[in-house]
Amino acid sequence: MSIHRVAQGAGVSVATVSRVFNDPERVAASTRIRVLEAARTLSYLPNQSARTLRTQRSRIMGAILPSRDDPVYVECMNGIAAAVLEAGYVLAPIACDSLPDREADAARWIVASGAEGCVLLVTDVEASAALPLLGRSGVPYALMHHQDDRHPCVSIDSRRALADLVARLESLGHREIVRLVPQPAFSRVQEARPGDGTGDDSAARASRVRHIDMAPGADPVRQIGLLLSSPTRPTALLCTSDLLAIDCLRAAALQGLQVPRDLTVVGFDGIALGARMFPMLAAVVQPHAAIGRHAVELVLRAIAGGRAPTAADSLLLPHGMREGESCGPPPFTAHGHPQPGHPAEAALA
Amino acid sequence: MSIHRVAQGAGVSVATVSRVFNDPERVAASTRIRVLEAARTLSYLPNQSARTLRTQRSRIMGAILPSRDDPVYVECMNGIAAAVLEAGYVLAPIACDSLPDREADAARWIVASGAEGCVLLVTDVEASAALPLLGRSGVPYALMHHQDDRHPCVSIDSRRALADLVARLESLGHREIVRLVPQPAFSRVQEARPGDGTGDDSAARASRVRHIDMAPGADPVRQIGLLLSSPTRPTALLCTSDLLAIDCLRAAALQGLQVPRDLTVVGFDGIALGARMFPMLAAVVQPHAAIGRHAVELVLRAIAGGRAPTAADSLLLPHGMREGESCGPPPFTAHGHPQPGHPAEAALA
DNA sequence: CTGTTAGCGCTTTCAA
DNA sequence: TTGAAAGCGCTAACAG
Repeated sequence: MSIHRVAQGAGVSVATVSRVFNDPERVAASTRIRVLEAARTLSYLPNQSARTLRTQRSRIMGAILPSRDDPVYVECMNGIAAAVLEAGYVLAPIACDSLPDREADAARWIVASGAEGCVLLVTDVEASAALPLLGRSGVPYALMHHQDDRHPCVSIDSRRALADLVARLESLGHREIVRLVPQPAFSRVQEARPGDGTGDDSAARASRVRHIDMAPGADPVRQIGLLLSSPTRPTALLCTSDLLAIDCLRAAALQGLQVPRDLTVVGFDGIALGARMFPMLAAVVQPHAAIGRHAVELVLRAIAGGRAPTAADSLLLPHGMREGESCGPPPFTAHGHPQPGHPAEAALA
Repeated sequence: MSIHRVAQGAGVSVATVSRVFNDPERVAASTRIRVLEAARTLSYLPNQSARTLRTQRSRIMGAILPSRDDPVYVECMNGIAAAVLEAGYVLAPIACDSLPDREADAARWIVASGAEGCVLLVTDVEASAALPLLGRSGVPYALMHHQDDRHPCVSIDSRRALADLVARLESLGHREIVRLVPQPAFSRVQEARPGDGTGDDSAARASRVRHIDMAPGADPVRQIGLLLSSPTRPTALLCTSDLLAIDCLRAAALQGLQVPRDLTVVGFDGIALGARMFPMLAAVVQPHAAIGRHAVELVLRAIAGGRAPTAADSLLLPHGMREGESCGPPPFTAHGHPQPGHPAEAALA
C-alpha cells in the first residue's frame, strides 16, 4: 500500500497525503479528514525505507551489548529501550556474545542501516574495532559501563564503588577478601586493580584484596568450591558480577558452608533477581537502566546539536549498596584464629 | 558514501559496483578487485534503506515478546536471534511489557518497517489485536509458546508437561499440590486448567491439583509466605514459571522451611539460572531457544514458499525434566486429597 | 563482461 | 492550501 493509492482514494496529490502525516497543520481540516479516512480504509502505513532514504533520517538507535543472557545487560537495555521509545526512535539491539568480531560486524551493520546513533558496551575499549568504525562513519555514540578519557562514557565510579564495598567488608572484620575475576576480563572489570598505576586512595584500599583470575571455560561452581575447600579459604568473596556471586552461593552451599555465618558473598551489580533469592545477595547496586537511559539521551542530544559527543560529555552516576543477607562478620576472631566450637575449626583440622 | 562515488573511484558504472556486492561471480576478477579496493578505501557500505526500497525485501524479522526481563523470553530470544542471523536477516525485537496496546503498536511498526515476517508471543491470543493486524497485512507470522487451532504455533505440549510433572509429584507421595497462577494469566498458562472442557486424561490428572490465583500487584513472596504459614500448607508448590518458583524458595526459607525436606518446589520453564541456584530448581525444561528457532524457520520457509504459514504448520516440541534439588517426598504421610474450602485458599484471599 | 536507465515510496522545494 | 516534479541510493532489466 503506497502513498499513491491513498492520494488516489482521497482525490488529492501525494504531496498532500505526505503533509497529512508529517505536518498536519499545513493542510485544510476537510482534506485532512478525507485523507485520513482513505488511509484508514486502505490500512496505509508510510514505508519506512522510502522515508529514511528520502529524509536521510532513519530514527534508528543502535545498541551493541555483550550478551542477552546477563540480567545486567537486560536491565541496561530496559533503560535504553525506554529512552529510545520516548524519543520516537526505534531500537536496533545487537548481542555479540562478548566476541570482538561480532562487535565490529554489529558496528558495520549499525552504520549501513543508517542508524543515527549508537550506545554500546564493548569487551575491550582499547582493542575495539567497533569504536573507530563508528567514529570514522560519524555515527555519534556513547559507551556504557566504561570510564575512558578518549570516549563519551556513562557509568558509575567503579573504583569508588569497589572501595566502598571493601571498606564495608573490612569494617565487618574481614581481612581475607578474595576478588573473583572471570577471564577474559572486561576492561570495565580490570579497572581498580592493584598496580594500575593511579595510586589513589581507593586503589590502595583495593590492593589489600587478593585478586583471583578464574579459569576460562571451567565450571565456576567447581572452581569456587575448590577455593572454598582450601584450608586458607577467604572469609569474604567479592564478585565482579552478581551472576558469579550466585555461583558462589551455590558453591558454598555444596561445601556445607552457611552464608553469611561461614562465608560472606557480595556482588557488584545489584540485579533485581539477587533480591529475590535466599539469602538476598548483598551487592553494590549499579543504576543499570539509568546508565542506558543517560547514554541514549547523551547521543540524542548530540544528534540534535549536530555534533558528535565527546569524552567531555561523560557522566558519572551514583551507585547504591544493597545490605542483603549474604554479608556478615567473618567466622574468625580478630586475631585470625577460629572461634572455639566453630564449624570452620573442624574443617581446618 | 554512495555507490556512485565508489563507481567513480573504481572507474566503472554503478551497476558493476552493485554486482560486485550482490553477484560477485558475474563480474571479472580484475574489476571486482578494483571495486572492492575503492569501496574499502572509501569505507563504503550499501545503504539498507535504498536496497530495501528497491528490492522490496527488508530482510527484517520482527519479534514481539511480553518482556525483556524474564529469562524465559531471553532464552527464547537467543534461539530467535541465532536463526535470524544464520538466515542473513536482522532482528527487530520489541518488548511489550505484556501490554496488549503495545503489542498492537509493535505489530503496526513491524508492518510499516517492511519486515518480511514476525514471530511473537502474546498475552492473550483471543483478544490480540496484533494477530489480525499481521494477518491483514500479509506478514507471515508464527506464535511461540501457544497452542491454538487458528494460528501457526510452536510450543511444547504444555498439558502433557503438566501431567508429567504432577505424576512425578504424586509418585513421590504428594497429595497436597498447589499450582500457583499469577494474575493476569497468559493464555498459555490458562491451558491445562480443570474445567477447560477438553476432558482428556492429563486434564483429569491436573484437576487433582488445587489452583490458586495470585493477587496481582502484591508481593509474591509475602503471599506465598502466608500460604506456607497456614496449618494445612501444601506439600508441593507447582509454579507456572521458574521466576515464581524462585520466589517460593525465598518465601520458604523466610518461613524457616527447608527445601525439599519440608516443602517441594517445582518450576515450569527450566531456565538456566535455576540450575545455578541452591537448591537447584526442579522443573519442566522447555526448549525455549528451540521454540524460538523453529518459529523463525517456519516463517522463513513460508517466505521462501511465497505463502503465509497456517495452523497446519504448527510444531510441538518435546519437553524435558530437571530433577533438581528442590523436589523430594512430602514431610508427612499422605492423608488423602485436599478438601474443598481448604484454609490455605483463604490465607491468600 | 559492463553500461544505461527506470523506478522502488517518499519528502520537499517551487509554483500556482 | 495544494500540486508537479526532482531525487534520496540502489537493483535489475535490457542493450551492447
